[in-house]
Amino acid sequence: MEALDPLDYKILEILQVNNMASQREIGNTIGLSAPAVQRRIVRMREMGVIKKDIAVLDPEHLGQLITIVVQVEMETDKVELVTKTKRKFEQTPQVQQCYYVTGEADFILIMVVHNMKEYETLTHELFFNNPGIQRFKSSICMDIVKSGLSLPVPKSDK
Amino acid sequence: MEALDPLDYKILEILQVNNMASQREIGNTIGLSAPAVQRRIVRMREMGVIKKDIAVLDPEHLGQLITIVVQVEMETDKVELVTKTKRKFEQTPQVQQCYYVTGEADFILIMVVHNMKEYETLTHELFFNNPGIQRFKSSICMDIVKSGLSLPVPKSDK
DNA sequence: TTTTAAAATGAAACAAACTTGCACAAATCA
DNA sequence: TGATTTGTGCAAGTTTGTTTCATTTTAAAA
Repeated sequence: MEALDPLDYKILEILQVNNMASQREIGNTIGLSAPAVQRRIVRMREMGVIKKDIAVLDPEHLGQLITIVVQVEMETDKVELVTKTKRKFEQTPQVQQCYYVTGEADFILIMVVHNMKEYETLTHELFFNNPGIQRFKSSICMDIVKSGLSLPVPKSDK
Repeated sequence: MEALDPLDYKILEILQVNNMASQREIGNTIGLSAPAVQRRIVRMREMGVIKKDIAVLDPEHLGQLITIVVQVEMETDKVELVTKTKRKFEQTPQVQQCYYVTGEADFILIMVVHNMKEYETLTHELFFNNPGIQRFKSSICMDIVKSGLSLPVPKSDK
């Protein structure tokens, strides 16, 4: 399947900020007809460039949610244990994001819970019950300064 | 303005995963007509419960992107300096997310760059040039195990 | 350079989704 | 009980998304 061209990148830049923009609207912006825009979007969805389309909710409106950043250290000796741990994190709804990283910690987790009791229960389920995990450090989030999943799209300046 | 009811929560649960679901489709799922669904969605947008609607892109398809988790320590003495720093982080496109947290580090940043040269330049701009910042630790991401912005929506089981 | 085939485009027709107006039903409150 | 507010479904109207098809562009081959 083909690569992306500058027009595709322009479309991605728009959709990444607002995927409710109409095809005609996008077309006018980048100088293309609505059907042309639509075909490119369909193709990028099939390719997997566009993974999903979601509504972003405001935590403030969903009760008192607590965001916690967790640094997890584990014995990275056993590959299988790491894989299994990844899967466990993936499947846990309260784990919003999970990064496998270099450095002191092996995992960085962004977790969202309703209260500390829920978090305590989760730490048992995720960390204490996992023999591979040596240590974890929790940082309570006081302010979500910036939130998003925007990626830098290659320059589309011809 | 009114609070949210179980039907609203059900709508949010759906849109949070796929905001391209049609009103009719949502209506069938939760037992409501399309217009009813539409009015609820409009209201939740106005309320700010739904902050934005975005397409999520796959980093794999956008060149070799590098994700870095950064822990930043700063003198939190001066409130004004913290505020200014927050604003700086917000405005930097490569900063995908920024959390102001308790614990050793004061900020946790999720950054995405095209290469290490770009990152190095950014560290100067963001950290070395900021007199309030004492230390920062970078962890290179080897695997994005889980990515998303989903929030736990209050149980809608009557 | 010319020729040819593949790919992408725009206009128009079409289908589907969203939006609005309106009458009705349920819940709230006096 | 009666009045008001709120929310609903239906139907009509409007805007979007989708498909078709002839044409243009692109790129490769001759």
